[in-house]
Amino acid sequence: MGLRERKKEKTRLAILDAALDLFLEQGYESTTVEQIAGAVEISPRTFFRYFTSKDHLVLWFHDHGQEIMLETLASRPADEPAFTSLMHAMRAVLNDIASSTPDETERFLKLRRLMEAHPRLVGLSVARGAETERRLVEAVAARRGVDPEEDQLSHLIVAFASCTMRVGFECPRRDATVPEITRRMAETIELAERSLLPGWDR
Amino acid sequence: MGLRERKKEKTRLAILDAALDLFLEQGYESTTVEQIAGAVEISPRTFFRYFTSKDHLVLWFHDHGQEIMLETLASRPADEPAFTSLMHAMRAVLNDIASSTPDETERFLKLRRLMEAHPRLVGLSVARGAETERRLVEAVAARRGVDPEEDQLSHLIVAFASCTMRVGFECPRRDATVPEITRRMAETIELAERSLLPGWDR
DNA sequence: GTAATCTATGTCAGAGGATGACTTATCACA
DNA sequence: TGTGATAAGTCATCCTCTGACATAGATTAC
Repeated sequence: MGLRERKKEKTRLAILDAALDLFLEQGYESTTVEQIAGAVEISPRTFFRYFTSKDHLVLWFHDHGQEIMLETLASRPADEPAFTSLMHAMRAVLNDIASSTPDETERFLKLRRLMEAHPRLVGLSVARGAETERRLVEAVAARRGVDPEEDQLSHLIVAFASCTMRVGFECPRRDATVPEITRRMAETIELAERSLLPGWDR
Repeated sequence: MGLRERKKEKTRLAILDAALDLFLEQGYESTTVEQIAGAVEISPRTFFRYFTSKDHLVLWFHDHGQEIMLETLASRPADEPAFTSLMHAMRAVLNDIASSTPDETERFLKLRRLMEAHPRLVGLSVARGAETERRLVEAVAARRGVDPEEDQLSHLIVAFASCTMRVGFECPRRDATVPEITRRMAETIELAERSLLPGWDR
């Protein structure tokens, strides 16, 4: 990685951190891109070269998680039931969080606090989830050897999996720690698996 | 309903119809509020008094469906398993569509075509769904006599139900008719019920 | 029927998000 | 060290959305 690349990554994170702090301090809506840009001493135009929109600041985690899920899914044995594979993919996302640096963890927790304070942002993330689902459906349908357009079960498997993930992330405690969130998530996965008929996702 | 009210409702629908047609003709993004307002001969400012945002045009159906779901849920026997009640609520939405006037049906089908062409709008609707879910969770938790903050199962029941609905609405045929959509939906409901353990939602 | 009131609409000004076109600065590599 | 690539800044502009204020039209009361 050249100097240029490293510098870009540093700027990216600087923008993200400045934005998260400003959002938590004075609210999402009332923070302008101009302020964020000012805080990291770049022009507003440059901000939009790092993040496609103000909303995009909130979606970096989702994008990151999606990548891990797709990778994990591809690495699971093809004959494993699809829902099981998806639950593994989900756990991989958790493991990634658990094994990240303190800086990354802090960002993650700040993002969670932000979303708790601003339900609209949860919606944003969920909306992005719909996009992710389409890709997951394709992967699942391919594994199951069916046409993703026609096979409803593939859609249902992915939909159930992704909403299990969503429910797991909703932690009642205001300032939940990473281990607490992980535990909650594990509970939700277990609950989902106990609710579904064995072999339903074959 | 006074003259004033009726006139307002007429304007509302005129805006909606003009917007849907423009969107389908020339795309969502490339249609401006100014154009829509021009088409129904009102000022852009007035547009925003009828719809809180351009996006809001696309959410009227969701809001309508949500209302029906909440009403139906309230009218179901309290001892019925929650998921079953939610499936009934969903069917009530379908019945409403099936029994609506030709104008309303046309609007619904146009909206579907629009969403097919613009995945972002699907995300929008899904995001609104997250908001709806919160209300449904409260209703379900109340019926089950548990704390909505603590009880994960209530969350999971609602999440599974609402994504069953979403999968059901996704119809592969480009220009599906209402009966086709209804049939598809019924199939999805059946599939979901067959996948879940009897009594999981008690 | 007219006055008083309420409310829907229009006009205007402006903030904030986002993008394109163009220029300037900075880095990378020969 | 010079040259090409690319990151960043500047400027202009579009579009969404909001607040403040004025006006026209409907509703109600007398």
